[in-house]
Amino acid sequence: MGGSFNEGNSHEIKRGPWTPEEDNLLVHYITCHGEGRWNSLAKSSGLKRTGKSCRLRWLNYLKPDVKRGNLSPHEQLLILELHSKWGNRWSKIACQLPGRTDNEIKNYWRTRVQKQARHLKIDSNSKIFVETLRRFWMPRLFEKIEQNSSSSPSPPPSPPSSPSTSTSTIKTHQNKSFLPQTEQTLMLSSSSSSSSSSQVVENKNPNSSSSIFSSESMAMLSQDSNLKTNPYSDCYHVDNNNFDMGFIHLDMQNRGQGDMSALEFQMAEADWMKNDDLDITFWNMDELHVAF
DNA sequence: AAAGGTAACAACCGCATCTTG
DNA sequence: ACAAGATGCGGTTGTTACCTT
Repeated sequence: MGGSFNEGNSHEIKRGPWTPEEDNLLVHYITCHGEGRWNSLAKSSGLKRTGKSCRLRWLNYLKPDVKRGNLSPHEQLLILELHSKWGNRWSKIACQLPGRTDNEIKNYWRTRVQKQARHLKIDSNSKIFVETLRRFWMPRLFEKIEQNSSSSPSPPPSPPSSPSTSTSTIKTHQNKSFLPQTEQTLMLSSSSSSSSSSQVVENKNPNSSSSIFSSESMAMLSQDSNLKTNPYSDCYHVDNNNFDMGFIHLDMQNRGQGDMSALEFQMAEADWMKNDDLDITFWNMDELHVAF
């Protein structure tokens, strides 16, 4: 089974990138006959491709509802969260992101997320990396979502033009569970858009376990417009006057961390967000020191 | 400007599961 | 119930564009 075609096969199965002509042929065929029966489709359509190749091309690229372009911060946040719950269940995760394919999500994970783990020299499946994501990446994504949703026309008062000259402080709540989230926290009740990043939101349920969100919360998270409060904000405190994604000092000691070792993160000139389109470069590993 | 390195994405492969006759 | 083929999934590799030196 699985994709065995012989070299020198007279059928001359074609591999590699699809040409526009092949795409047109496939789209036209599926438009007329519908998808499915991929092996017979491959033969009937005149494409010199395997059925598997046709299916993959259709599902990952040609299907009309496939969304192209960068993943939004909201989508990135969902991926991080869902992966922490389900692991490498790419297709399951993709089901929660309409228009995104499992392949795309997998690529995102491998090229963006795992990269950070490699740089940290820690296993991307390790607890410590998961916690790192929750403490640093997810809050930043959430903040970005908040910024986007607030749609304020004027730029922030102090642009991060010279990060090295300013200092921001992120402090975790000591003796609290990392993982925040309660449904109340996520119940972004009002329409007030008070998303002050300097505000510290108390964690209502310090014992919440591996997942940040309940299923109800996930449903809410799936609606950008409802995002008013950073559910990760109890992970850290941001001094609004100084926070500029520049110098970041993190003190994570004495956290009562359960099976986690105490961490001390110090990041100077952290390079959290390289640009405004949310192509996040998590942090500059050269400047991140992790001590256990 | 060219070469080398890296990131991002597309596509392939093998295996597991499902479907059908 | 069983076998063969079809489909789906996750891991891996190949290609290309972009960046750095």
